[in-house]
Amino acid sequence: MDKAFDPRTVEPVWRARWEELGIGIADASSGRPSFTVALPPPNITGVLHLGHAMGFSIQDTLCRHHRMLGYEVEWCPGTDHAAIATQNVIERQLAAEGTSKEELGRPLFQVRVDAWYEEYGGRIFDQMRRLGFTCDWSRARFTLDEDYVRAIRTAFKNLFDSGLIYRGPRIVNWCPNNLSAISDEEIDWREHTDTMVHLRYPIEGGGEIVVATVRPETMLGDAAVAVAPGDPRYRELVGRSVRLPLTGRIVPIIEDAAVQPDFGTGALKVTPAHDPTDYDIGQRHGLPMITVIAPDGTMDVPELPQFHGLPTDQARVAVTEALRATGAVLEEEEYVHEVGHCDRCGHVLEPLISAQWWVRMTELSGPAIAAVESGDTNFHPRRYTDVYLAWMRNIRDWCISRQIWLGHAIPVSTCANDHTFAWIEPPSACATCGDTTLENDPDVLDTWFSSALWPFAIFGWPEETEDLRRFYPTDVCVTARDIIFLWVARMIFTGLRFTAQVPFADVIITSTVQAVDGTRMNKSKGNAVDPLPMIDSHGADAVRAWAAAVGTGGQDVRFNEDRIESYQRFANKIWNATRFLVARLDDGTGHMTAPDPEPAIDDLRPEDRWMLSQVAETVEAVDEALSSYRLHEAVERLYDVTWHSFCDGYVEMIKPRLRDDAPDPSRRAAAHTAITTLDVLLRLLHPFMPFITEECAQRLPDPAPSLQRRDWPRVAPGWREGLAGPHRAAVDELLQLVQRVRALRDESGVPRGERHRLQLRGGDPAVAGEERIRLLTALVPVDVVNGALDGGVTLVAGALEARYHLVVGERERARARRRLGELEATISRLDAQLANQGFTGRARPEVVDDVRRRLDEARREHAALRGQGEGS
RNA sequence: GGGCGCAUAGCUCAGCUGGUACGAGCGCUGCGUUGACAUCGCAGAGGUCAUUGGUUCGAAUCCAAUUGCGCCCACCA
Repeated sequence: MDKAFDPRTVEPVWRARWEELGIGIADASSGRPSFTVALPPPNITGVLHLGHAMGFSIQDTLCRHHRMLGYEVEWCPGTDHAAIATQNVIERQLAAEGTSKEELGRPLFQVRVDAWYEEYGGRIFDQMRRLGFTCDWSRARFTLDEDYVRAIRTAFKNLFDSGLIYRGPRIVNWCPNNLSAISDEEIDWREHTDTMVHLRYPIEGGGEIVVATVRPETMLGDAAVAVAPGDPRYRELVGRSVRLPLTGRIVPIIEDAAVQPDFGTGALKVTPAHDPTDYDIGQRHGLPMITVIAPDGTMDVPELPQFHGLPTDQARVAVTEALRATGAVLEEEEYVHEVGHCDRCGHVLEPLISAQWWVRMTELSGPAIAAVESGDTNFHPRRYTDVYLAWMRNIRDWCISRQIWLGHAIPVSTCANDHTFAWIEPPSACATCGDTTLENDPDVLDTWFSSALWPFAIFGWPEETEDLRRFYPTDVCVTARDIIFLWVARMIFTGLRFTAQVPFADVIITSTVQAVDGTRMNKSKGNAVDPLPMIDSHGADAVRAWAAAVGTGGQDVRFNEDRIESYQRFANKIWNATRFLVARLDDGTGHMTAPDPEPAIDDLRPEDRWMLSQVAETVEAVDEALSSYRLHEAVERLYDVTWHSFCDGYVEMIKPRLRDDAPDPSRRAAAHTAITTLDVLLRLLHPFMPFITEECAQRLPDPAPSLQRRDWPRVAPGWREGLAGPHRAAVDELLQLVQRVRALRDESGVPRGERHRLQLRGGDPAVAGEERIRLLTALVPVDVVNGALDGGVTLVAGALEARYHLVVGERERARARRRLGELEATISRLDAQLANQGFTGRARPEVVDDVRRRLDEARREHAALRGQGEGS
């Protein structure tokens, strides 16, 4: 074994081994209980980013853990066609080549898309393998797969036939760049500083009313001026009309509750065709919808040629200028507000009226609310329950049609007799009248419509497949906060609708990783961290352990490479502890030899029991943490016990016992305990750090082909207590004394290896006599003597008192005085606490006892040290 | 405008249902190349747990307010 753990040589070996063993490939026919995770499908042409690395690592950890628990684990991977995102990429390429999709036409465009998927498709899967993920690659799905498409059409048809999908003109979020509608959830709101223009609208028959707007160009489409009902400033004007500048159109002054009297001038210009609020007002008052902006974001006002065809931002300037010329501009002021952008291309959205397909949400949201309220599905951290519920309760109809080229065609046709129907297999004739001149709907579906079906569509739904029966519903959904609405919520209502079951029992929302500077990671800002170089330099295990340590706390984290590095060092520590044990227990084959015969319980020494009881405690703590998805707790605990208790503590204590010339029963007990401890720790760590643990476990006696084939450690009832007995506290006390001795030596500048006499008194009787001396001298160079010692320094650790024969100087005396001061403070504090009737009367008895014990200890130490701060 | 979250050691973060006035990693100081590991060991310095009130025998932990960050939602043009 090399001196340092080298992930680069070890990782490929184990990736290959897992693949050979078929770890990850689920057997639907096994008798085991199932544990299922549906991987949130990344964009098929995507690259692994840090968020993926974290979320996927957590999933793999859960899956590996469940395999060891005896579950048939199905972690189904897949990819998403990401329609708008992919189309944008290809369109940019085409633009760079001086062409466009329109020039190519649909068939050639499709060729480009296929080539793109071909070239980059699945690239992310290869990157995922680097982290050792045990997905069921045999079941990998893609949202454009034939079966998947059938699932989508089936779902669509079901909703369509039930009247839950309808088509209708409404005001929508329109992206003039993609020339498509998008849903409310795909809006990226950004702060803009614009000019708020106050416009004077002349009233027919005299007077004027002033309205305020940041989008003066839309005034060309004004259909009314609205004021708040009962607004005293305007009461007289309601019912009268204004003559709009520039267009000369006569529009009414109306009252509507949507108007905020204290905003702006309290009078609102109403442009029903280009503003959602105004649209609602227009609906309520039967106003005409006057469209003045075309889908491409240019002005559509042929009767006003000076503005016609101008992009809206230019039109804004031109219209304002023209209004100024007519004297209609009263005032202009700077105004900061939020403007909607397309979350895929960043273009400013134009609300406009368009016929789109919608999912009626009222019937679907009810069960989705009930399922979460009742706890059928639980969010972790818990607070996201409220976020979800608030959204679901206020949900509006979902716009699912897109006017882009890439994606699933809306499975709807209309015949010459105007029969519109949805289908699963492309029809050749109208289902109602048999007419064969069918017109297919030109739109495609929102990508999220297909993602919404993911947890059951991957298993073959709507077919009653074996996989579907076996693996659905899934157990846990691990994902990022920003897709709770886009994805998680929609899976819940589609799952309930189509399978009558929640698609998963638990939702784990992982932490968001911020850039080093605390801002959002952003590729274009250049502060994004690429996980692949992290894997290269620190190893996959380190990245995974980091993900577990920071991903499930519920708190966002700043990226901190030191943290990853600390787990790299941890891997190295595990490696070297293993290496040491192999060196001492080698059977000549590079493996540890199990002691033969196995030691009897009575052969176990205090430190063996001390260690084993901590192992038992750790198993319980890790189980507890994992059962509630607190992976960070589990990994921190394992780090601590492995490094500090096992390596720094136990291994140091047993070094003398492992020497070749050490007495046999003792040596066997130490070997047995060390091997057992390492074995359990490796198994507990395996889900988090699979590579290093596999590699080290191979050095144990009789290794399994993979830790994935081993059982998860279990603690028999009473094992911990029975094994530890009173030894645990006694060894801790001794260790505390060791620390005191070392500190004193260090502070007094005692040369390394210089031995002094030491006399012991009192102490926990569980470890006494020769046993105590043996342990003590294994850790610190002292000669334990029986007779009383003159001079020297008194050291106290719990009930244990030691006189350490060291010539004391002023430094040690000062140190003793400091310690005495501390003790006095402690004593008076604890005294006061015990004198307090409120405390002794109400606190739990064990808490009171504990205070008594501490007070007692402090008094004893004080008594032992008294006099030491004086003299020379 | 509403809601949520966070403010703990120089830095990045733990700290469960209130009970040894709080831990880790990095950084810092001193010592150390004894056959696991210098990607290490040993010892140490460093925190009035943002502020102010309240509840309680007892508060980093519960409640309220304040300040400062961050995020989400929202049709105030």
